[in-house]
Amino acid sequence: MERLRQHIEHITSLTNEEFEYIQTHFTKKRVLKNQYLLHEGDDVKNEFVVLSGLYKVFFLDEQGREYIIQFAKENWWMSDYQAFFQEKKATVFIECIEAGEVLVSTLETREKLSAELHKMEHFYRVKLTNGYVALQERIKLLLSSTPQERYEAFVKLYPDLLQGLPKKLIAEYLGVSRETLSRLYSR
Amino acid sequence: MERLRQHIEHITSLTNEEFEYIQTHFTKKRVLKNQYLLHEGDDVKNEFVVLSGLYKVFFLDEQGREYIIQFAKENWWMSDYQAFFQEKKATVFIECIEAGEVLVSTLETREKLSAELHKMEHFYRVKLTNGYVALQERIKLLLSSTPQERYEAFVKLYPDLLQGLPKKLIAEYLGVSRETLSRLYSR
DNA sequence: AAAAAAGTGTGACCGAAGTCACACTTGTAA
DNA sequence: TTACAAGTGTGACTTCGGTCACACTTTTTT
Repeated sequence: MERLRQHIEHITSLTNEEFEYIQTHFTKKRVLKNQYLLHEGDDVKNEFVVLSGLYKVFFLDEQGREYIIQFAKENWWMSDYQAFFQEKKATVFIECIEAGEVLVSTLETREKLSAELHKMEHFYRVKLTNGYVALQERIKLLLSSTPQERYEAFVKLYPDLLQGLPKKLIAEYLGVSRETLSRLYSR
Repeated sequence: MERLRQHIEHITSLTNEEFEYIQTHFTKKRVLKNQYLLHEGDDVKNEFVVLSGLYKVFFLDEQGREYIIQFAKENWWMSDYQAFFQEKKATVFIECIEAGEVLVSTLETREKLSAELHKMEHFYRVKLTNGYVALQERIKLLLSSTPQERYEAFVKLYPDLLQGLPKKLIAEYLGVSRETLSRLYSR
């Protein structure tokens, strides 16, 4: 939980009392490799804050091809946000790649903490601002760049994700076939 | 200005005093066809709220090819948000497609109103939440769909943007060549 | 330790979409 | 009203990246 506090205080400082209160809205959960935190078709009751481990948020097209929306490591938040906010059924999966722990929260928590504590509304706004900018950057890349450039941008942005991560998953994140990706650095 | 009030009150209700105060932070500006509101390389001092007219936010790659990040019509907000929030130089252009009016605001305004009025921080958070979900949806489309599917999704999502909008611009938004797009509905 | 599964590189082939070129239409401005 | 620019459809050709197939390596499981 101390990690959550640091994470929030990176954006806005909290009193002990405030954090005590906030804390009660999150519960810790251990997650094993290959475990699913969310499955297509589920009601999306939760969002997760990664404490440790590595996770992928992905979806399948009609032919069963897999596309990765997001990798998540320490301090990243994840859910099927479309379904989470609009209270629809999940269209994506969240699966654990490397075992670790997450904090579990709900939409009610997000809205309640935001309403009760101006500081928390601020925290969520800043998080969303950063997320919005990151997504827009990804759109720019997807629109305009070659597989080569996408890979280079990925390496630059997430150098720490590279080791241990199968190239196949990187390819699925970049929207490129595994073979094409392989040929990028072998010639 | 009444339109701004309705727009904000769609998310959170305001007293007259509150809106009076908020209002002083926005200035109205008339925009002519083909006029640029933002140019690559500019300092990004402003964000804009569309009152009327139609605008495109786009960027150019090294070869001068154009890619559209977003169209904006009534009640849409636009800026080079990456540069706006991080106070960098613009990497995108904003150009008017159909003359109209916009409200002009600044980063200081956004932060100040958010800090002073919990309601406004809430308003911005909800706007960002919706924007985040929309961008994620676009990423899913760009990753997994054919030109055909992209076009169909666009028509479904923005039927009102279709009339009067040159197909070339739609192609640039979808990340498809003008010719390919043309062939989609002519056979 | 053996066997099964997952990860990776690489060749051959194919096809969807990009590029280039041009004709025709529509809209805008002189 | 004429002329110029912008928008649009379509053919011919090319190419980049996807798909399929297979060998080899590394990791995991039993």
